[in-house]
Amino acid sequence: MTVGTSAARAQVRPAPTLEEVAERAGVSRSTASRAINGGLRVSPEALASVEAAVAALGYTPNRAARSLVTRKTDSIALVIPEPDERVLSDPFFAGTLSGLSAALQASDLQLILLIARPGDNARTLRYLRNGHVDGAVVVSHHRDDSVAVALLDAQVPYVFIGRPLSGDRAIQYVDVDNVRGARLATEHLIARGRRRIATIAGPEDMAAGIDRLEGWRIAMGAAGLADDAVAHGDFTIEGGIAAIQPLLAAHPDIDAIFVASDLMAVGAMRHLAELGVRVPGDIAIVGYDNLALAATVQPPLTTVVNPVVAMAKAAGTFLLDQLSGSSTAARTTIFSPELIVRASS
Amino acid sequence: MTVGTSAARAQVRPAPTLEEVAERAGVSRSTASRAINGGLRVSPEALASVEAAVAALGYTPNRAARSLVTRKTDSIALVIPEPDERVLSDPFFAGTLSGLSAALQASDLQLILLIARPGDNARTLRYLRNGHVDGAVVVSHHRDDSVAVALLDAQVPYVFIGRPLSGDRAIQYVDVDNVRGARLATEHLIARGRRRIATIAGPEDMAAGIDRLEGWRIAMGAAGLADDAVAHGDFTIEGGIAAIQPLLAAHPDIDAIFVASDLMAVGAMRHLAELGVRVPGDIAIVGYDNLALAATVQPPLTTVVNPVVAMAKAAGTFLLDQLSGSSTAARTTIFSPELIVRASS
DNA sequence: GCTGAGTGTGGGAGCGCTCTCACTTCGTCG
DNA sequence: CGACGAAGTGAGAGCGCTCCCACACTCAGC
Repeated sequence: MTVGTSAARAQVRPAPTLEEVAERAGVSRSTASRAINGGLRVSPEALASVEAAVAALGYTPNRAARSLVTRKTDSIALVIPEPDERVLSDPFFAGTLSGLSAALQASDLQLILLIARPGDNARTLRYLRNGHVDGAVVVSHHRDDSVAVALLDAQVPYVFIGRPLSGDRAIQYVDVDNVRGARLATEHLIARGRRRIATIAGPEDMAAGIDRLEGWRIAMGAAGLADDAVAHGDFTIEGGIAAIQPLLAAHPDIDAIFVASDLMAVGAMRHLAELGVRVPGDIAIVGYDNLALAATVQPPLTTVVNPVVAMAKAAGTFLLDQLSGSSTAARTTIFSPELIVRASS
Repeated sequence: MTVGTSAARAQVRPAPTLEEVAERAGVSRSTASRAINGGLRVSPEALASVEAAVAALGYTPNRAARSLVTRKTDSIALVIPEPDERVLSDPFFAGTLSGLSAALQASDLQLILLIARPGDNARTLRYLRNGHVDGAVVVSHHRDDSVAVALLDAQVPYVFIGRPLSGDRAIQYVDVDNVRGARLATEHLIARGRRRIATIAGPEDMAAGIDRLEGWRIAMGAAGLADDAVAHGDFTIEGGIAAIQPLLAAHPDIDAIFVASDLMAVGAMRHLAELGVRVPGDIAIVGYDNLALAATVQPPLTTVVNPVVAMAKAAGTFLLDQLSGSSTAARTTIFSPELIVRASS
C-alpha cells in the first residue's frame, strides 16, 4: 500500500502573510499590524476590515518574524532537572504542569519543556541564556543552583518552584512553608497523646526534605521530646518501606511516625500491615502532600496539604507579571500548609 | 576590532550575531553560516577559525531568524487533549514524556507542550497548522479526531500515541495490541481454572477501553464462557471502587475479574479487602498497565505490560524520521503486550 | 594553450514582521 | 483665521539568518 504523499513539498500552500491581510483589507501593512496588535491608533473601520480579512484568511502572525524584531519569543521554559521517569511520574510534577498551564491560559505564551540531560547542563544553560525563551520556571530539586545563576546572569525572568538550596544569591521562588507543615503534623501527634514520635524524612539534598525534618525537630524540641528517631527515604513508596525497617529495629517503642511524604507513608503503612502492627492503634501515621492516594488508603491518611497546583499557578502568574513589567521586584511567595486529619492518627 | 560592547547601552548585552562571529573569524557571513551548518564546502582553516570564534563568543544561532528563512521551527508539539490534572498525573502521561524526551535527546528539537483548552479546540488547531511546529505527537484520548484531520490537512508530520478513534482516515499511530493483551490476561485466568470471569472495562470512548473489553470478549467466547459480567470505570482507583460494587451485586458468583487498568484493579482489590473477600482465593484479579504500583500492592498484581515509554520513544523516532525525510510512508507500529504473573491470580 | 568541471568564497536578496518617522487630515484653541 | 496638537495612515528600514548566484581559483583533459 503506497501512500499518496503528493509529489513534493511544493504542494504545501504557504500560510497567509500580513501583507496579504493588508491587501485584502485595503490598508497598509503598518495599519494591519497595528490593528492586530491591540488596535491602538486605528480607525474603527480599518480595524473591522482587518479583522474580517484575518478571519477570512485564517491568518496567524508568523512567530519567527515577530520574534526577530521584538526580541521576544512568547514562550517560557519549564526546566526539569532530570529526565528520570520517577520525576515525571511524580504527582508533584503533574500538579506543576497543571498549575502552570492554568496560569498561562490567558496569555499567548507557549510552554517549552526543557528537560535537562544528565551530563549536559551546559546545553540547557546556553539555551536559557541565549534568548530562546522569555522566562523560565524551574522545578528545584537538588543542590545544584547553576541554573539559577545562569538565569540571573542572563537577566531572564524566572521563578523557582520550591526553595532552591543555593545560599548567598537572592533567588525568586514560590514554596510552601515546609517547616511549619511538619510542625503542624508533629504537634498534632503530640496533641493526640503520642510521645515517642519518629520521622521518616526526605533526602538531605532537597529543601523539602531538610525543612520537614527541621519542623519535626522544632515541634519535638518544644514539647521536650527526644528527636533521635530519624530515618531517611527518597519520597517513594519503596523508600518508605526501606526506611521504616531500621527505624522499628532501633526504636521499638515508637508510637507515631511523621512521614515526610504520602508515598513513603503508604510504604510504611504497608510494611506495618504486614507486621500486624495496627494503625493508628499501635502507631499513628501522618504523611505529607495530600495526594489523592492519601484519602483512599486504609486507613485514610492524615496528611499535610502541599498546594502544588496553587504554587505553580502563582509561579506562572508571577512570571507573567515580570514579563509584562508590572513587577520587577524580587518576590518570594510562601504558601501556608494545612493539616488534614484522617483516620491514621 | 569594532566590537562595540559599550556599557552605555542598557545592561543587557545582546547575544552575538553571525556577523560578529564572521568578523572575528575573518570570513564572510556566508562562510560562517556554512561552517556552522555542517561545514560543507568550507576549507578546514575557515572551519577551524569559525569554530574558535563561536566558542569565544558563546554564539548560538538566533532561532527566530533561522526559522524565518528555513521555515522550520526546530520544535515539535506534544498535544494533550485536556488540562485535567488527572490526565497529567497519569503514569501513562509521565511515561510518554519520558520516552519522547529520550527520542528527542540526540536531535536539536524542542518539545512544546500544547495543552488543549476545554472549549478552545480551534486555537490549538490553528497553532498546529500555521507552521509553529515542525511536527506533533498527539496523545490520543477521546473520540474527537479533529486534531488529526487538521494535522493531515496542514501536512504537518505527526504521530498519535494510542489508536485514535476516528474511522475512515488513515492516521499514523503507535499503540500496543490491547485486544491481545486483554486476551492474554483472560486466557490466563481461564487456564487457572476460573470460569465466571467478569471485567471492569475502561471508558467506552477510549480505544484502550474498547479494545481491552473486546479482547476479554474474544477470550471468553473462545472458551465458551458467558461474557455478561461487565462494568465500566474511568481507569482510576476511585473508578475501580465504584465499578466493582454493582458487579458483585449483579454477579455474586464471579471467581475472577479482568480489570482494564492497574489503578482500577487496586481500587477493586481495596474494596474486596474491606468486604473480606480473599484475592486470589475467592476472586482472582488481573490488571493492566504494569505500573510500579502493581508490584507493591498486597497481593502483588498480575498484570499486562503497557510499554508506554517504548511507545513514546517509537513515536518520537518515527516523527524524527518523517522530519528528516528518510521515511514518508505512513507507518503504524503495534507493540506486543506481555503478561506478568504475580500473586493476585 | 583553452576549455570545462569542481571548489571555496563573498555579496546580496529577502523571509514576515514591528517600529520609527514623516505625512495628511482633522478639530480646537488663541 | 492661522497655528497646532492629535489621530490615523503608509513608506521604509531593518531584525539575524539562509540561500542563490556570481566570482575567483585550481586542476584535470584535449
